[in-house]
Amino acid sequence: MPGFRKRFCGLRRHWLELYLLLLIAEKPSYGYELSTKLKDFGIMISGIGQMGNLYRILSQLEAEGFVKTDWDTQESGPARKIYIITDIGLLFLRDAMSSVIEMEKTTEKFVERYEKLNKKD
Amino acid sequence: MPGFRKRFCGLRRHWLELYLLLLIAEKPSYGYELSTKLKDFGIMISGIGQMGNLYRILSQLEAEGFVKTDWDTQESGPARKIYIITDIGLLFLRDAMSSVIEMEKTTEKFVERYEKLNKKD
DNA sequence: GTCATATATATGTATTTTGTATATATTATA
DNA sequence: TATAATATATACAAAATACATATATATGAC
Repeated sequence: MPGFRKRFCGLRRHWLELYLLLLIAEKPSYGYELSTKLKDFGIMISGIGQMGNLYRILSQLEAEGFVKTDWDTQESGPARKIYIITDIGLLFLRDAMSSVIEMEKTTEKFVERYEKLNKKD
Repeated sequence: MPGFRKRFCGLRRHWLELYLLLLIAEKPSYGYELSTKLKDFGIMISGIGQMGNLYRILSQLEAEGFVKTDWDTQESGPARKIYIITDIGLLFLRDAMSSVIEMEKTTEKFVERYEKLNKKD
């Protein structure tokens, strides 16, 4: 499996992409809803302009072929741009899992060592 | 406790800062050595220019008063710029721990949900 | 009816961070 | 006397982020 992109040491925007891809893989969804679903992970999209950045990331995921889109005009309210995962998107997500698991370990170690440091004092 | 800076949703550079501060808090150290100690956390500083970026982050930590420095010319080889944690640095680190713990939970949830997703298929 | 709010998507831009490249100097060892 | 390992540092283009704003549809309060 090639590297797709030169990313993933791994962080921020790169994480957000993964969370979005996972949510979309679970069930097709749209920007506004995704921003609320991110709360499940403890990620808050609030603050000025945050939504704008989210939409931009979604657009780029589409441009890269990780998701495709479909307008939903059935529901009441403004039209929704529904994002649907692609095979490439699923592949990318699977490929990225090793980074996520590494991050998990890294973070655990960090907490452990910080606690050990404080015990000494 | 105020926010120190407008960062920390939390990622990349911001993480690296914390790992560096923890390592320095454990024991004063210098750039080159820190780059090797980061491996304990699974973080590799290799590739072109990576060291340069590391030094830049260390300089900024110093500019912000989180660490202070001292040149070590005792050892053989090129002089070493020893970084020592400050009280503000320790405070910043403590303040940041909540973000780290959040990230830990977030990552755990991500792995769980990815595995659940794959069971369905 | 119109005002505020929630829902929904999107673009512009200055600042910050990153990736990549490079410069420089000291010591050990082959 | 090369070469590699040790050690720090700056320059710059590209990418990402924070912050600001524009636009439109529907619902509920008044």
